[in-house]
Amino acid sequence: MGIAERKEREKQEKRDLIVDAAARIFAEEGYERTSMRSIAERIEYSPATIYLYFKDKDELLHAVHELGFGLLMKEMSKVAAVADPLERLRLISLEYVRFCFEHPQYYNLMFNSLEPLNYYEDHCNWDTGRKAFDFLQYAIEDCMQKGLIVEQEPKSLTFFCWSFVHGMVSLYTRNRLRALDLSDEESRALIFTGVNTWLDLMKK
Amino acid sequence: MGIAERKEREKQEKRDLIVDAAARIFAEEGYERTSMRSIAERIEYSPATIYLYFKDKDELLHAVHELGFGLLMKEMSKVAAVADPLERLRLISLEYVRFCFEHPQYYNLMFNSLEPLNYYEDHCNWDTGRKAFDFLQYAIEDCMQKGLIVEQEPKSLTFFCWSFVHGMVSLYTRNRLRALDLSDEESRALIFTGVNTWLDLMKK
DNA sequence: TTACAAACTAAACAATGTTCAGTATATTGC
DNA sequence: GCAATATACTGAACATTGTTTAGTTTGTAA
Repeated sequence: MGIAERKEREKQEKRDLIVDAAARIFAEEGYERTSMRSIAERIEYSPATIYLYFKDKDELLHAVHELGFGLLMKEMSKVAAVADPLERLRLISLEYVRFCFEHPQYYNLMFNSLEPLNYYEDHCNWDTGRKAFDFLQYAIEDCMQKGLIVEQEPKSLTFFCWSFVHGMVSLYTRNRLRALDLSDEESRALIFTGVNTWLDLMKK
Repeated sequence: MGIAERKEREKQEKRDLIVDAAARIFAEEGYERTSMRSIAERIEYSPATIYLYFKDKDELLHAVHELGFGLLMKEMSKVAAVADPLERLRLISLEYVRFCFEHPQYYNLMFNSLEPLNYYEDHCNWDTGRKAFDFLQYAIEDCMQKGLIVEQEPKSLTFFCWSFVHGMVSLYTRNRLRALDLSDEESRALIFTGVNTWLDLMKK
């Protein structure tokens, strides 16, 4: 029965269409200003239609959030082949920072906003985030095994690395660098400097 | 004319009443769920009345945000007298973390949400945040002068310290520590450990 | 051609931030 | 004391928002 399969495929395609539209508007307007109605209008369907494919706005935003992680992982994977683990760690961090600069809306949805995580109340344990975390942890363990950085419980140290970079870019995207009297370029440069400073501190 | 002054005083008192009610509901329900109507109901006035004292919700939230900074500065000032600058730096960081644990809603309003900063588009340069930053920078400069920590441009290093702690507590309050498979207590303990680890790394 | 299931929508609901015309209330000038 | 005026306040409305429901259209199966 090819007909049922076609229907299934069409259903999936429409789902993708919605997520794609949501992601676009979302990237243009930002999270708060993306309404279900504007998404519906973009795909030329009634708002109610979206609710046939997604339970609520949270679930739709979660799908966009997953898309964002796909993007981030793609960027970060580019440097997976770098042999020197310390250099790899540096490049991963820089890609992470760059991702935040290029897709601030995605970034804040993925790491700062509470909403798309409501999804996980009923489901699993933020697998997507976990995967990105493990990717970082692997690089750090590699550094540690080769005696390039300080000895520490790997998971903890990975969390510290993540926190440091996340802290910098979050303060930046959330406009808290006002406190520093810097231009936008200076702020970005400072963050890149931060990554290097941090790595130097961790070096043995 | 005492009558004009009394009116002025009454006006200020009502303003405070509104901010106080807003802060209370806000601390109970969190930022997103605090509506103008619920605030109005709490003070037993019409919603429209609030708009006689505040231009919009952003301005009201900004007032609450200032209140939060008052709270934070009070906590942090408690350790201002500690002579050893390194120990003082440690205690400041711990108070900062504790503040986030005890008042997560305030914390996110002050450091993560975009809204109350709209106020500064038309006004000055986030003076309140700047003051807290300077307080931290002073402690760091003190450490540096006494040769206790690495040499670095003070403002940059202060930013890095702030970012590190902010990153940890933000990931915590924004529920991203799901990725680590930790209990709440373990998460909090890890963050306190993080502060000490960071200070050790900075030590000469 | 009829019966049925799936896809879709118009319209409504309740809640939100915000505005405005109008009503009390208090103060001032005579 | 009374009229004029300024101030404080509100009810009702507006335009949005996310979401639901009853009902219509469309495509498949008997």
